[in-house]
Amino acid sequence: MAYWLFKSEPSTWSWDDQVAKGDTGEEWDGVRNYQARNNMRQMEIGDRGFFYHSQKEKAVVGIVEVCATVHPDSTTDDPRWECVDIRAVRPFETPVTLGDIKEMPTLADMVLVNNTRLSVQPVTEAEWKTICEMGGTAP
DNA sequence: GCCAACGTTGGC
DNA sequence: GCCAACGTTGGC
Repeated sequence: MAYWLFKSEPSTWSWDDQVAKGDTGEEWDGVRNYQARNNMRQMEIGDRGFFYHSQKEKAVVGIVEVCATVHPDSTTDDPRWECVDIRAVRPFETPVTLGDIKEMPTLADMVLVNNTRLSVQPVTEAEWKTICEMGGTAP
């Protein structure tokens, strides 16, 4: 199983919006970046991901799960763009902020820190465990 | 609100 | 195929 990070502006699509979709989940549409799309192409059912709020909040706020593998993005007719579906699993007890992450030497190589603009990122197992611990939730 | 980083587009 | 111009993202 692989781990990922999904970034969203809360004003566009927030953790609460995601939770409201329940176990059915929702497609992670609107991605118009090849690297992000390529990451989604590699996802499998059951892969876990962090849900990150960008901009004002800048924090990982919960855990999601991939519930549908890659398919065409329904928000465009352009066949280049595809997306997966994800559903909320559980919120973090304590959101883990970007500042918290930057203070951790073991997280210095995270994509989140070094490629701030990539909206769908891979996360290593070590990073996953560390951030879950910081967020007060089981991995 | 500003600016740096980065990706994409389009002219040559 | 290169590169300049432009637009967007996201941290500060």
